[in-house]
Amino acid sequence: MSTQRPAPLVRPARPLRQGIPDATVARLPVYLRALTSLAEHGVETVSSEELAAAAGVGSAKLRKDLSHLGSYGTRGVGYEVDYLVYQISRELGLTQDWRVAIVGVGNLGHALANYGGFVSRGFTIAALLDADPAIVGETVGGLPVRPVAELEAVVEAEDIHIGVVATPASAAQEVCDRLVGAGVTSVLNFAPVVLVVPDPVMVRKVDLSTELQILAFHEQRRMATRLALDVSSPAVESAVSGSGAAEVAR
Amino acid sequence: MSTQRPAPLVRPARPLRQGIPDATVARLPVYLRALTSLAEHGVETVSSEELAAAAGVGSAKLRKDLSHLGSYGTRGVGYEVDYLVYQISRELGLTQDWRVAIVGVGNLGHALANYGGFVSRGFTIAALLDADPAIVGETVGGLPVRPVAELEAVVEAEDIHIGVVATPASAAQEVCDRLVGAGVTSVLNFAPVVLVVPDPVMVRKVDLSTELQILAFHEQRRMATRLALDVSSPAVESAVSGSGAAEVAR
DNA sequence: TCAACTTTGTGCACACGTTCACAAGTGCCT
DNA sequence: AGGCACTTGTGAACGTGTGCACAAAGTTGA
Repeated sequence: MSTQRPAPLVRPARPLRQGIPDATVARLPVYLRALTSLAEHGVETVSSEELAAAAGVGSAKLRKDLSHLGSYGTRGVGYEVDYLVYQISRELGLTQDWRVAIVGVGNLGHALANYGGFVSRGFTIAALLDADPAIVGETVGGLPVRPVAELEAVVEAEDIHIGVVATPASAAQEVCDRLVGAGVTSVLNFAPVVLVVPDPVMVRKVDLSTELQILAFHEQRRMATRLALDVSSPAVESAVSGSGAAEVAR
Repeated sequence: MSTQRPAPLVRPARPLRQGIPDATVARLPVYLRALTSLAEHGVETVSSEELAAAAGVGSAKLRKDLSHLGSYGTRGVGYEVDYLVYQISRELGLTQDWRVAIVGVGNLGHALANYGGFVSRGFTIAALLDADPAIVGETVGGLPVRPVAELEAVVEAEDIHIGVVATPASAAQEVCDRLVGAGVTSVLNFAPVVLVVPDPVMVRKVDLSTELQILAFHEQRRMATRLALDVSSPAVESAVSGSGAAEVAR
């Protein structure tokens, strides 16, 4: 009861996060791709309205995002495409080359290794690793598959910055632990598990199953709505089995 | 200053968005997976603390998320695993089967088609389509690859709900347009382009390149910070920019 | 030079999402 | 029965993200 008042925080001591908002960072690659495409078509200058349309966002949001990088536009004109490409690339750290290791060369790892051109400039696939002796030694996408036992040595020798986990779910956490142990601080996870990592390490997840489930949710809602409308016209019949019944059941 | 008070909105006429917040929907698949895993290990009951840890989120967030579905927990005890699995599955629409068509059976489409088991219950890959005559006719993952010319007929005949675009970027928009034209309202896009679709259609994107770039951004910032600290050790130099140092110091 | 027009960059208000803290239940033990 | 330990569900504060609307700044044309 008489717990001490938690102090209204007169001075939040907020050091003013000087960085770029996460939501903005997540959109920069989209802008970059749209800009690259424009550049290939010979476009030299683009307005926020046009670029926003190409990127599928609102123009105000685009301008605010870009304003976090600096004032790289010209009022009354727009943005110079090449210059903006450079600035975003620099901000994302694409002016240096990041060396990537793919662990797990099954169906998915195979596809990733061969995707070469799709991984745009800035990334080099430097090593492939797998636990299956039947695959080790093969050449995939121009690289030899090495045994996962050599993981630590490979990370060291090849100066790996980013690890891609494309193993079965059962092996993912162990592989991740070893990557982190070897000094990797960025991991891209394709395995359907939640990887646990120490604090400074960053993990991002790509997951087909999750995406499909989110689509299913919205698809279901759309169907339920349509059904409800259809049903509401003719007979009574409380046939609304979907979410409608759920509400009641609760 | 004499600007009229913008009216405190006594009655915001807020229709009370009856749905589940998007952020919550995006996490439900994660909870579902964690729960399934627990169930397989024979766990019957789980507290919000434990489940949150398994899903990699805070326990308060988890409880708030679950509270949007209803009151399915028991105070003092926790959640019954099986029951919660069922409730989340139902909410996500996984109690019915969604029929998926994959367009583009290159490296990636190949991998997706063979992923069979990984696409958990609720989804059936019902058709494969490709434009390359060299691939059409082959059997991949137990399904024949059909010519993309038959797309509309296949969507109709196989009752496709969800389209997966795994084509090269150049073909993606056209394929997407045709899927939508054939009545598909949910699209999962693996091609590195922003797909433009009419309003009721939902598109989600899975993009390795974007994810790598986001990782690179954070990796770069980490390196820059570390470098700044290295430099700052000899001289006094108040280079330590507040929050940056805090991150590291932690 | 000046006015009309275009487009950026941003202040502001609002909506959304996250976290804290605790009242309201539930089960267990005496 | 009653007290104790535990856990959910949620009100409220806080922080982040979005969109409007407009001043500032630039260009074009006369």
